[in-house]
Amino acid sequence: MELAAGKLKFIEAWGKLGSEWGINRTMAQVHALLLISPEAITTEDIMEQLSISRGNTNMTVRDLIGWGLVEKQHKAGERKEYFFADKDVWNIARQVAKERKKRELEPVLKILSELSSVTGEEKDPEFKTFQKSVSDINKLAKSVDKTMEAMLKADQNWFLNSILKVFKP
Amino acid sequence: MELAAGKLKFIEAWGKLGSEWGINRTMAQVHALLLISPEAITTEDIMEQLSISRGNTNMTVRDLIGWGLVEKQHKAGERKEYFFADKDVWNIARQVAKERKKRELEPVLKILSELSSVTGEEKDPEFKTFQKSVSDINKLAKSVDKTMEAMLKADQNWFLNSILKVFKP
DNA sequence: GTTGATGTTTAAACAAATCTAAATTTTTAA
DNA sequence: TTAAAAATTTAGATTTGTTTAAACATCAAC
Repeated sequence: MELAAGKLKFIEAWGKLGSEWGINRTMAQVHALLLISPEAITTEDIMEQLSISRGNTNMTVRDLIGWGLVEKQHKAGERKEYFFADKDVWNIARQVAKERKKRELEPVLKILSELSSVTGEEKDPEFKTFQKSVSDINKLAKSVDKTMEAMLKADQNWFLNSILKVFKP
Repeated sequence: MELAAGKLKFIEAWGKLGSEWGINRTMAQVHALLLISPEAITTEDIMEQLSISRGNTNMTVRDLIGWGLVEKQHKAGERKEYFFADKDVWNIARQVAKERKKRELEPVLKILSELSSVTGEEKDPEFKTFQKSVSDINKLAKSVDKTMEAMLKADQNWFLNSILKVFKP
């Protein structure tokens, strides 16, 4: 396959994967484009290459910056803004984990802890099942939270090696 | 908080979490309802409790069965079908991991391997960046794939203990 | 200040995902 | 068989999410 076709395929695949995981398709595509761009590129570049509007590009890029995946660059003597993506996949994974932990996991942990104190008849099967499910999910969620925390602190080799070591003793 | 309010809150939270992770909100809500139901329940029960149509209930429940999270039960002398959710959170996590691996991770791995053989000018920065990004993502994706595979084989205590042990020596 | 280039916001158009209502099929029991 | 109960399918309505176009704001150079 030629480079040009490969790029398109990569952008498409990244967009699809993103949308399957609750990330706006266009945002994932812009990220993909930035991932394979050796130099920082402009809004115009993104608009052209992905055929999307200026407004969409602007909002999407700012979202990506909000996720900590992309940064602005300024070139001396130019008003235009340039955008550049961190290409270290380990940083990317950590950044995404960090944001999802903050945006999704933590709110759920909060609700689960509120739900732990729901009152009811001890004998009521409805109540017992509710309590059990909430408590089990709570425990798992806390484990996940801790694992993510460790991941955020760790460096890649240490983390992956530790994980992989566990699986082939 | 009272049980009734707790149930609603749980269903709502589960639905929200699902939709943030690319799972249809209603499907997550039906799953939540089943998770806190001590006994198998009918289509009618689901329709009533979540105020959704029969058709929607039917499709959603079949999806959940397709994900391996819910099963049909037949009661002697009744035509009606009853539905019951596995309440073991470890099984649930594994089941979801298994399906997402199959539905999303594996197709991506396939595309990445195709993209590994894209041809181009060795000196071209565009080509070099493309190759590097694809290859790095490929490596990470393979690690994730292996980790999931291990998770699918492992039992909960072994897995979680192994993970947690790594993080507090 | 004015102009043109760029960045930002937002109302409305558009697209995609979801849901319903109703038609259809299947099943079971009389 | 037939009837009625339940399950399934699907066309279209509805809702939600996304994108655009255009108005507006900001900035830098003249």
